[in-house]
Amino acid sequence: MSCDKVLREKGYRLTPQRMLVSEALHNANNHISAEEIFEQLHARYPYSNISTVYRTLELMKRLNLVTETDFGEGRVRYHVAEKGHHHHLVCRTCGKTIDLNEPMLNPLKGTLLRDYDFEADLRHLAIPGECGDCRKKRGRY
Amino acid sequence: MSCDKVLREKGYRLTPQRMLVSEALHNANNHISAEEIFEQLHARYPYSNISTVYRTLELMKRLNLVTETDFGEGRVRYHVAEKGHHHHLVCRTCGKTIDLNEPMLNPLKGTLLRDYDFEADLRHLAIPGECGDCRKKRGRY
DNA sequence: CGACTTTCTGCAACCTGTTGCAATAAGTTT
DNA sequence: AAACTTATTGCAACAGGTTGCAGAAAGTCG
Repeated sequence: MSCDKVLREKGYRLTPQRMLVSEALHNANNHISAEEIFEQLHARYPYSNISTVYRTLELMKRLNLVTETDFGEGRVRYHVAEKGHHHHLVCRTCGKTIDLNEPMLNPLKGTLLRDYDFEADLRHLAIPGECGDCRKKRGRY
Repeated sequence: MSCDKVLREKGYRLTPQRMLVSEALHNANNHISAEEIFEQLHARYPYSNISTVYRTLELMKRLNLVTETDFGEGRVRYHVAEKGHHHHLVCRTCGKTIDLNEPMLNPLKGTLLRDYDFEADLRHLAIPGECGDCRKKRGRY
């Protein structure tokens, strides 16, 4: 659990709440929502509050420990950064997601850095669009 | 104002509320927020409600009449699709945005369509990351 | 035009996420 | 270990956006 170590090294306090948020993130094998993290935290720490979860997640995002992905389902999902980067193609019509392996976006990343001096955070992107199946059955929508 | 025409053609009703939303979008020379659209609507139609604005915007998004962009400022901004497509590089640290011209993402779009049969909606993307200036003064964060 | 059907709106309630503030707990110093 | 400083938390209030529902308005047909 290197998240905890990074927090300490950077001078942040390793509170029980933060440890439990970090634990929930690491134990989840897929992308986890703030609500789900809070359920786990609250089970062991009844007086905790969901705003702590959000604040911890924001901190961990800043430190590049977790990535945040919007699958367009009305809530955002989190994932431990070191567990590997991948991207998602999210179909606007049927909601299906297609996984995309990491190096796919490397050319773009390189161009942005060279031409714009901008280090794009493309570690965990959700690209909206429409899948092949839905493109065929387009009607009114 | 071809938005109105498209709505009618697709069988949607062209209500005064929708016309005013469309008008506000067209008159704005930059990206406009739902709240700003509502202010204009409400000024002429006092009994209107902001949920109508959101519903109209969602409809227009589905019909590819407007694009929605998240600049990371806690609220999303809208833009008439036909007014041209461009992208934004948004610095996570200082909030500065750099405009990116359209064809920049064409190679990516092509690859996704060929290899994944996915038609990516890259008409108005906000790419998070960090600009050159901020990368230099990195400290604790 | 009047009755009918269907879409659309306003309202209120709700959901996810954020923020200000006072109280608490971590880490530090002596 | 006690006192001290500062980060962090819980709470309550807030903000942007969404949704269910009943009533209102559009468009349609005789």
